[in-house]
Amino acid sequence: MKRKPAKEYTTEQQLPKLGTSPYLKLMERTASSDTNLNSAHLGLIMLWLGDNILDMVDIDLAAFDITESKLDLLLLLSLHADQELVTPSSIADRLGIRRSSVTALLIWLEKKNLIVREPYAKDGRMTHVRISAEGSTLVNQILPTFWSTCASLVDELDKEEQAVFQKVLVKLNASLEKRLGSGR
Amino acid sequence: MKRKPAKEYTTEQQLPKLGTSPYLKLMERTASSDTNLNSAHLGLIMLWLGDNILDMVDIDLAAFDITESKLDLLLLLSLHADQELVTPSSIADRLGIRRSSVTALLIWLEKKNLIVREPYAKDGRMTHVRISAEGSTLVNQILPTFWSTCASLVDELDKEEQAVFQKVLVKLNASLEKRLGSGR
DNA sequence: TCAATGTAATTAGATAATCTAACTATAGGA
DNA sequence: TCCTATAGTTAGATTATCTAATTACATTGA
Repeated sequence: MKRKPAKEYTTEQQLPKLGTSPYLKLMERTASSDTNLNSAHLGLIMLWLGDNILDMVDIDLAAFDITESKLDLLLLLSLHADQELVTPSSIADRLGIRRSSVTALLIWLEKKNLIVREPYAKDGRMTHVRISAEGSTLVNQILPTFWSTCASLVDELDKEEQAVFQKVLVKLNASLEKRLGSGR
Repeated sequence: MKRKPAKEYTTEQQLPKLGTSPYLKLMERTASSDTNLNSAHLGLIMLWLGDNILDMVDIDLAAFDITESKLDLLLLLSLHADQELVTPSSIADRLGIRRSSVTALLIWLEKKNLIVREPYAKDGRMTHVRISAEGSTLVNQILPTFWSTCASLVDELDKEEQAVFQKVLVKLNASLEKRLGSGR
């Protein structure tokens, strides 16, 4: 869960909003000489934007009493519902987190009856994880809002901007996934 | 801290990588009719990209034993070092988190001698917070790497792409900050 | 002037998402 | 059959949040 600090008595005394420029000045002073300042500026804004997008989505999902990580996992299960075997290990591998972290997520989701864990007959060490009917229902309730929030992020771009933007985003994301060794 | 799961015995059995298309199919099936699918697609990739960027930066900062939130706060203090009064309240206000959360960050930073808390003479309820010499030193050690990581995020774009991208990013970020009521 | 109320900061206690290390149970090979 | 690898969980920790309660100081108005 995150943000939405509501009230808590508004402070009189406030810090002035500095905007971007002091960050850029600081950058000029402190960046190594082989760093391209324009690129760094761009990267910085992307970082900020990423933060804001995450916040946005979190706020949105909070209404459904679920977090992005958990929705992520439910979607993963949803898209692999046809697989004979989906284990906590393979989930961990895919999400780039530890098995124990997956266990924690699964416990939470199971408690809410959103997933089911079944022993795997062919190998007694393994567990098959699948999304439950209730889980699917929840996902189907969430998704329309989720997509519309996604769309709203880029609403104000015109067709042409969107086209260029899309090309660039896909490129950047692919290269980052490669660097991080992650990916869907 | 985050990622870098290192080893933990590579799993034999893996989930197939599905790529983007099943997400798009799911979107087509589940988006409300007034959601623009192209926009939603774009937004979704931005969300993923934002996640990846965060991870990237986290990994980077881990080497300095600090997190993004804490660096953020140190930078804020750095840029307001000339202010007579910087209180936990005003910091909370600016970062969009609760005062108690700021207290927690400050305790950690103070323990490491990166900041100093001084009672404010003109109003006994308030505390002035400033970055310490040690804090400044750390920031100066971190920033070159930080900027270079930022730059590396968009390295593979050519000049023209960067130009368009920059315009779009600034626009989107501004509108999101407005919607969220945040901002630097 | 002093009691009531407002504000600043902290503390207490909770939740979420992660980690490492240790443990249990099963599988499979020498 | 015993040893070791693997799957999953548990135990215990950290980070970043939150809300509610507490403490201490400030202000104000009868």
